[in-house]
Amino acid sequence: MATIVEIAKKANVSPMTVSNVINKKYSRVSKETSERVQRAIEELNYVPNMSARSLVSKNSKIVVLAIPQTIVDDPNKDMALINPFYGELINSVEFNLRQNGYYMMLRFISDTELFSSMVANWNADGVIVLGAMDHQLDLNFKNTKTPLVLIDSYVSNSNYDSIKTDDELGGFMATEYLIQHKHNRISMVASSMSDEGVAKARFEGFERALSTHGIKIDPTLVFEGYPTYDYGFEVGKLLSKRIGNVDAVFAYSDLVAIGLMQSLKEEGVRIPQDVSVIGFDGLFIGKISEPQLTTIKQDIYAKGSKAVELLVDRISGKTTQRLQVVMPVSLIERASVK
Amino acid sequence: MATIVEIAKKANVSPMTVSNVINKKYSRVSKETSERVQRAIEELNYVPNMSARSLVSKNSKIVVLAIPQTIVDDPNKDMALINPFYGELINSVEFNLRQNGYYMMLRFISDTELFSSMVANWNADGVIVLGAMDHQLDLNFKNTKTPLVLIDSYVSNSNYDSIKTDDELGGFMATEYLIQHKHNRISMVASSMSDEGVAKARFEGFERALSTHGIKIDPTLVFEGYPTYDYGFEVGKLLSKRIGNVDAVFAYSDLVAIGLMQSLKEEGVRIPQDVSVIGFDGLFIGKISEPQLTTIKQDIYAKGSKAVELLVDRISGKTTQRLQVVMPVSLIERASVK
DNA sequence: CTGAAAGCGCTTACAG
DNA sequence: CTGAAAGCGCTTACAG
Repeated sequence: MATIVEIAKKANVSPMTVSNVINKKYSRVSKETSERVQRAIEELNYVPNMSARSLVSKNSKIVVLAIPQTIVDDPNKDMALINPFYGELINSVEFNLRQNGYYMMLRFISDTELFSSMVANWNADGVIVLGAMDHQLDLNFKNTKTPLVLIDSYVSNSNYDSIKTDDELGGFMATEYLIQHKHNRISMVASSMSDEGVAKARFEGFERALSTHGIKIDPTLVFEGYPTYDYGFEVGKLLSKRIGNVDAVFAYSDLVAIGLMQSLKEEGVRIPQDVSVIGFDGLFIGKISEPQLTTIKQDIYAKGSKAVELLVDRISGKTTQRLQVVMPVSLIERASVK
Repeated sequence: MATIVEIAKKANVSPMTVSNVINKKYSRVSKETSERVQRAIEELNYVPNMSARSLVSKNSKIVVLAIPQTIVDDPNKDMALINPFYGELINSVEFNLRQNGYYMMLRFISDTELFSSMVANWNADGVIVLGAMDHQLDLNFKNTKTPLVLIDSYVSNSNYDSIKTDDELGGFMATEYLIQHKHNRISMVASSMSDEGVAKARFEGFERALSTHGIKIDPTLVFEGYPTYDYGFEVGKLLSKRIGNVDAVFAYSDLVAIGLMQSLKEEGVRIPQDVSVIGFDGLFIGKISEPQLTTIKQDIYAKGSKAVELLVDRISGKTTQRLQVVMPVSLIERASVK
C-alpha cells in the first residue's frame, strides 16, 4: 500500500502538498504540481488510509445503522430481515448514505451490547437507530454529541432528530375502514405494548376509532405478542375458533397479517367472507397473498432517505434545532376486507 | 473521550500497561495492577479508538459485505433487498460476524466503484462478495492479499475461497421433477446468462434434464432477463398467450416464480391445472403465494454462516489452501406443480 | 511484572 | 504556492 510519503517522494513535493491535492484544496497547490501529484497517485495506486485520517480528523465517513434486537439474538429463531420492511429500509439508507459519501455499518444490537461503544469505537460520524425503546438507549448514549437520528423510535427524553410514521392515524384509518364496512367485532393483533412504541401508537388509533364510533373494545379480541409471521399464524389458530364472534382483524403489520391469513385459511376460514383482515406497511408481500391484502401504506424508501437527509444536515451543522418528521400514511384497498 | 493515557494517569501506570490490560495480556500484568486499571477504565468510561488501533496493527475488525449491483443503481427502480434472499443472507452474515467479534460494513457496489478501494480504505480484515461476475472483480482486487470469500460467484481465475449452491443439480432436479409429472413442453425463465453465473448453471441443469429424457429444448420457451418479480410478471403475460403449447415453467428464483404466477393468474391461467410452476430458493414467500410454490430449497442461513467460517479461518491463517464449498439442495413439494 | 521510545499514515496550525 | 513539525491514540519491539 502506497502512502502519502511515497507519493510525495515520487512527485517531488512534501507530504502536505499531497494531502492538499487529495483533499481537493486546489487553491493551495499550483496546477502543475497538482497534476504531477495526481499522476503519482494513479501510478502507485494510492488509496487513502481511513484509519489515519479518522484518527486525526475525528471523523470517519462511517454511519452506523443500529437495529436493536427486540426479541432473541438467534437468527435461526428470528431473522429480523425476514421482514421485508427491514430490507427496504436498509436498502434505502445504504443507497442514500452512499450518495452522500458515507459508508454504512449495519449492526443488530443485542441487549448486552452498548450502543455507545459501537459509536465511540469507530468515531462514527453519525448513527441511525431503528425502532429503539426507551430503555435501550443507554444513559451513556444519551450524552453523546454524535449526530443521531431515530427512526420509529418512541423515546421520551429525546434530544435527537426523529422520523416516524403517523402510526396512530394509521391505526385509526385501518379501524375506521373496517367499521365503515359494517364490522364492529374487531380484533387487533399487536406486538408488545409494554413500552411506548409503534405497536402502542397503532393500538391507540384502533381505540380512538372504536370509541369515536361508540363501539366498546373487547379485551379478549386484543392480542399482544410479537411482530412476526409466526405470531400472526398463532393468533389465527385462536381466532379460527371464534368465527361468528369476530368480524374483522386489524393486524399490526403486513407480516403479521399474512401469517394470520395463512393460518385462518388452513382452518377453512374464508377471507374476507368469514372475516376481514387489514394490515399495515404496504409491503409487496401483501400483493402476493391470497386474497391480496388491504393495508395502510407507508413510504419506506422515503423514510430511509429522509433519515439520511436529517443526519447529513446534522453532521454538517446545517440544522441546529431538533427536527421531528412524521410521515403520512394512506390506505390501499385490495381484497381482504369485505 | 478518555484515552489510554488518561487511564494510565488515573491508575498510576504506563500507557503500555493499560494496553496490555485492554488486550487481555494478563501474563504481563499483576493482578492488582490489572484490577486498578479495570476500575479506571470503567470510571472514565473508556472505549478503545479503533482508528488508532487499526492504524498501527493493520487490522480493523471490519468485514465488508459487498454486493455488486447487477442492474441499476436506483433503489426506487430496483431495490435489491426486496428479494428476501438477500435479507436472509445478510442477517446470517451479520450475526455470525458479530459472534466472531467483527463489524459488518454493507455496501452495494456500483459499476463505477472499485471493490479494492473499499477494502484498502478501511484496512478491512476481510471481504465477502455476493454474486460477482468475472468482470466485476477488478484487476487491482485480484492481487489483494486481503482474505476474500466469494458467495454465488462464478469467477474463473479464482484464488479465493468460495461457497455456492449446487445450482446445476438444482436446475436438473427441478426440471426432472416437472418431467416426471408428465410435462415436456417446459419453459425456463432466467436472468442474464451472458456471463458464467448462477442463472447459467441452473440453465445447464435444465438442459441436462431435458436431454437426459430425450426432450428437445424449445428456444422460444427460454427467457433471459432479470432476477426480479417484475421480470417474472412480464414473462407471465407472454406465456399466458401460449397456454396449450407450454405445460410447465422452471423459474430461476422464487421471486421470479411468484411474479410469473401473479401475472398468469391475472390472465386467468390456472396454476397448476393449466401450467405448472417450480421455483428456486425456498424462501418463505413461496409459502404465502397461491398456490404455494413447489421449489428447490437451499439453506441460506447455512450459506452465510459457512461464508463467515471460511473467512474467519482464512483471517486467522488456519486454512491455507483454497476451499470451495458447494451447498446441497433439496426439493420442496407444495402445490404449484400438478 | 513494568516502562520509555518509536512509529503507524494522515491532517492541522504555523511559517515563509 | 510550498514545507517542517507536531500530534491524533494506539501497539510493538526492546530493556530492565
